[in-house]
Amino acid sequence: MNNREYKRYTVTSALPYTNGPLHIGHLAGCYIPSDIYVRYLRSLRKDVIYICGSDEHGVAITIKARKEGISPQEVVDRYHEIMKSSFETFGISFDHYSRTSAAIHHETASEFFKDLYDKGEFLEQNTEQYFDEEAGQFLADRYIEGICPKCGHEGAYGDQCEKCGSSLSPTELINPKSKLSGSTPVLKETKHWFLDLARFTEFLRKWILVDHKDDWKNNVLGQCRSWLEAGDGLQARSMTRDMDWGIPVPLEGAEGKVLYVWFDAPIGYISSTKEWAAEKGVDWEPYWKDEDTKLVHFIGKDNIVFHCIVFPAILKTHGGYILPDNVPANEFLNLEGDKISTSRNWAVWLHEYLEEFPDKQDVLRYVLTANAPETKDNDFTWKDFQARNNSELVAIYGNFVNRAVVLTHKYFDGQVPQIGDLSEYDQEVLDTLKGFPDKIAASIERYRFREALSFVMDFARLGNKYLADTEPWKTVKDDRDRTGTILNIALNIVANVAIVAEPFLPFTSAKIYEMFNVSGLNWTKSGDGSLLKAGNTIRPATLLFEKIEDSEVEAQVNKLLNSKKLNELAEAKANPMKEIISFDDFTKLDMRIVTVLHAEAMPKSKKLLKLTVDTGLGKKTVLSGVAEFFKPEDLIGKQVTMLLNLAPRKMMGTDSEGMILMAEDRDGSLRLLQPNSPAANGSTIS
RNA sequence: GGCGAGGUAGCUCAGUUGGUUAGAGCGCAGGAUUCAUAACCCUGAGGUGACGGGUUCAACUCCCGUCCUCGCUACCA
Repeated sequence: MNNREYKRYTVTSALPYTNGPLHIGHLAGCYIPSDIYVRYLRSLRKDVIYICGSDEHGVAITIKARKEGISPQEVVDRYHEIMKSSFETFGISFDHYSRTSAAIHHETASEFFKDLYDKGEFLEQNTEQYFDEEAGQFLADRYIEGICPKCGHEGAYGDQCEKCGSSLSPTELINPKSKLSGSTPVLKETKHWFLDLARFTEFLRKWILVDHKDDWKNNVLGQCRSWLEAGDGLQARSMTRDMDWGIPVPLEGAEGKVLYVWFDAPIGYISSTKEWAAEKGVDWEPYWKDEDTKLVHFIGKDNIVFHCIVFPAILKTHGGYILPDNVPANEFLNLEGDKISTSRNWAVWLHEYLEEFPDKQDVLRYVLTANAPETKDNDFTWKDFQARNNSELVAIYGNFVNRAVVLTHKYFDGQVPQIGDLSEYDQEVLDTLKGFPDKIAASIERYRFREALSFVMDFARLGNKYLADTEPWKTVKDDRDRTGTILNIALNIVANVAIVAEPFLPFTSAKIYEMFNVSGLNWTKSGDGSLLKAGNTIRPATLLFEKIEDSEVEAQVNKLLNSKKLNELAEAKANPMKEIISFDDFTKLDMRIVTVLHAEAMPKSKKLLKLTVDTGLGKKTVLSGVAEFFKPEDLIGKQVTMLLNLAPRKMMGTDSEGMILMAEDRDGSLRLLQPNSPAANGSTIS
């Protein structure tokens, strides 16, 4: 499957979610690798389209909108613009960047849904659910409260009564109330459509685990295997949601329902292609339906299941569509040792980088590729950024190009000198030159961009070594022709390096072509030691890369440390006060001092400890989620505070008969609340 | 706890089906050189391959167990 010749390529990059700007994690995860791949294919003169767009649906957008008091549309409009323009400035060369709120996408996604529906591929599950007419939405079970039909307890939830521990369904509750508005919800029938993924298990298993076991990445195969070979198999997934933001379910009686964001998002690749084709006046279908097309999805590891399981199942069911040939997913990038986080502002934001490091797109592209999280999570540090710039881009690549150009101007007035008789060594170097493009291409085609880039640098090293070994600055004293031959070869090495480096460092290659006064160089011409003709005039050398000073990266690190401080300040604010309660409410709480008699870890649980306490009224069993902070022996014999009259709750098969009170610090760590001197068990707290 | 991915030189990472002295870049040390952004070029020092067992003539590579990191997932009344 790998060695096939394809007529055309459809390359997609994960649709970025429009709830924040882009950061280096996004770039390293899928945008830079896909851009490299596409630029390489274009340079080979392949028919390739590179498709992306903003993912604008889903609950997170509506939550963000509510928080900021604006409409979901305003949220997505804002980030769509920021993302689109920073992609452009950064040189991510999409052929088309659309958005899932576009009309064509609504149409396409609806058509897919209809098609699957008409084929009877969905499992329809029809249930009566409570609907809050004031809030205008269906209520999840836990948003409904009422009287337990079994024990008469008043505060039972829609899924469970905490008093008697029995499992309930919301319709069993007596006198139900919505926790959203307090109004009485009405029963309404709601229907959802499920994709029965289990039916695809065999097909997916063969397609992924057998047919692609040698060409898909380990992390991707592993993830798929865990889904396909899980004990309980693939579960049916609902492809619809009760919500008002998204693509309306295109069926009668489905008002107030939208398509599940993961149903519509991957279809966005197709609608974006359609939009592109319409603008270009070409046919979109071959790019998605022709067996001669190679489809590749670049994503981050969090998207594996949707691109390898759900979307292929949808495409397969619809029929007529090709499936991805590969889904190269990268792992995650960390920043200065910490997880990148949009909400904590722990990120290098692309739009800020572009302003603070103008004209240095290639430096970031280089660093993020050289240190790409291809096989495991990696760490981005500003120190590494500086080191790679200074000792690799400047010292190796930039310096080599500069030497060749400066020497040509010094000795030959900026004209490409004539090539004369070749020494054995010249021939050897030209042979090596010839081999580089294929070697680099092989790595790119296996999605090993980090390796490919290191070969590019080796190529530049070859140039430096060639100059060091042939010493044109010495030969010029008595053998001008020899010097000319050397420089001709050196300049041709530069031209070839520029070609193979272009997918990775496009801005730099453009500068070199400009310096050389050439155009039309591409991968199909690479490996040729005579790209530059004698007599051509080249322009004076300009620096391709500049040193980055300590002060610049220190400033960036300080900026990060600052946002860390701001975060801590924000977190330092204590939580706001809850609503006022009556004294009566307070007296309902029966809090006591108790002694922990016994403690043990709950089997199969990371967080729960099972405690036996002496309450003064007898022994009780309490499950407490403190295992991450306390060992059983830390608690045995200690006096602690306990909420005694909390309704029992079953967890992991065991009843918990109360709650141990803890103080939770800002970092989430827990503290015991203890009497300052021993007190009798069962002492009340008020 | 379950599942997945990792744990290889000071740092960042390669090592394709088990086979001679485990590699690269950076950093470091020494040398050479001066065309070049004090850069390049050469040489060198750095590894109990997380740990413990096992299979094998032979294991970083296969098997079992333990520990650690990351992701998904269940449990935090």
